[in-house]
Amino acid sequence: MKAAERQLRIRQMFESRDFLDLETLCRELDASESSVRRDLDILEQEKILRRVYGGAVSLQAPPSRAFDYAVESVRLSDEKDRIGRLAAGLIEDGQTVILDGGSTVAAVARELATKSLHIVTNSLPIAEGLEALRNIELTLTGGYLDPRHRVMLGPFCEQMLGAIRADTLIMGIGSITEAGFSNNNTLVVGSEQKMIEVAGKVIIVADHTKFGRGGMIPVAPLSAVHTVVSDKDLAPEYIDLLRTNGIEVLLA
Amino acid sequence: MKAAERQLRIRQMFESRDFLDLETLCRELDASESSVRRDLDILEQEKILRRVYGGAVSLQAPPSRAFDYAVESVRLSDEKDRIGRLAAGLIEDGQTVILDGGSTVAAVARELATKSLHIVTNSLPIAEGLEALRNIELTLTGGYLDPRHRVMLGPFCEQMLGAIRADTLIMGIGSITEAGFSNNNTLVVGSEQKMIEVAGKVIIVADHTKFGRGGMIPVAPLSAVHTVVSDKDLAPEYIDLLRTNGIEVLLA
DNA sequence: ACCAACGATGAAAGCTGCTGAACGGCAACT
DNA sequence: AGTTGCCGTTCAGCAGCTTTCATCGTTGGT
Repeated sequence: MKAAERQLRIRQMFESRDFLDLETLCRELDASESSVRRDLDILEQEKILRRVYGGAVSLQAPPSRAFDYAVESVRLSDEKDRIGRLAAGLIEDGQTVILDGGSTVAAVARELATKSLHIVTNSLPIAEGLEALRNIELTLTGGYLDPRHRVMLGPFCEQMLGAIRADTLIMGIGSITEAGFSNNNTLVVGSEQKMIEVAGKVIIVADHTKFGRGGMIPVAPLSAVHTVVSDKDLAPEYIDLLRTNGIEVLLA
Repeated sequence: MKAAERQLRIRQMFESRDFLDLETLCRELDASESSVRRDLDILEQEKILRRVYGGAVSLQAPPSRAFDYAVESVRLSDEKDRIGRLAAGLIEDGQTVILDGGSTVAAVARELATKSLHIVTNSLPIAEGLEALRNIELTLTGGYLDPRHRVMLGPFCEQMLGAIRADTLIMGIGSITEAGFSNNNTLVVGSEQKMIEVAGKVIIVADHTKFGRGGMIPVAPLSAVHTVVSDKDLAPEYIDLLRTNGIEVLLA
């Protein structure tokens, strides 16, 4: 790799991270320590970054440019934030991940910003939050745009989902009972079932208020899901219910 | 391969990458190192790129996509507004209309806001502009999201377009010559051809600067289009060219 | 149709500047 | 104070740059 290309890629890497250590840079760029140091020197002269002991920190605009819409409009609760961070930790670089709509999933998406992923989503807010990131390759499902939830739905969406395979699905849900997962919004159910069908691993994110209350439209039985991420206020009976059904339960 | 063709293809290659090394260019263009160097020299003089050790970096590279989109929409905005208004007048309530990306088409979309329509688009900016309107039913195509132009492209997009029929297509274009319509952005051509295929009536919107200059990738012959909407500065020879090919020409 | 002039092309030569490894010094931590 | 890890410097090796030149195809003129 040539010097100019390395420097461009370093700049790109700083778009999603505000600190990078030398070892990571050497590995990612497949270059020697010396060369990376020289690159960092040059970029420091250009005021792109500041060299610090062990690596460099970004001098550019704060990295929270992406997803500032979420802070403004949705105002994520602490719980959702913590759930998001925990769920994002389950995702590894290089995976293909499906994200459905919903504010809890948006909290996960925000935490995924630093990873290198291929993301498939039917949610416009999530797409808008991730589209500027160079480390994320983004594919939208298409379909009828529900103006209320800003998600794409319907036969076109389902048909497109049927044509892909994903490592992991991260999905929000309206309610969880012993009968399974269900939703109150009729329109999204078809797409969600298709998402479950094409994903290798299914992760449900849901705060504790979603448990016990009855949903209208069944989405999937408990057996369809591999992992549920919720918060510490989840009643033990539900933890037991999920675990006896072979579901991994994580509490943020 | 001729020098001019090589240089055009180099410009094209920089649409999807911001750095290209010499070896890659020689291989892709099937030309000697010397010739590629000479091409790069010329393109550097034209401020298209900057030569650097080991290759060249794009000078068009807009780090902020919002910026160059803004620039493009400000440029010629008067003309585009008028074209938009005129083209929107061709659309009747109740139709299904496909809108492709591009700032001229966005100008049409603004003028469509008062009509009752079913709109299909692969453009995120257009979708964002129309999604809140109750009189517009909006369907997105899906596909890979090109972060630079904020349009959805690729096989998923084309597949979805193949599954629909529309009354009218409104499309922007890179260039118009007697050889037909063409574009400089390779990626969008596939989707645009599919759009033409499934639309009953094809309307091209293009200000006069798009005429005569050579485009790289052919999109469609003149015969594929029914109406062209341009501005009053369009040279008479091009008006004749279009009319003798049976195309309706409207000047805003 | 032929030939000369021109520009474009690709190979070779010599030079420039980048690269990675090695070494010694310095900062942080024990 | 000792150890570990990081930094800056130096230097040989080589990849890439510029220049030059022979060759080829094209153009324009006779």
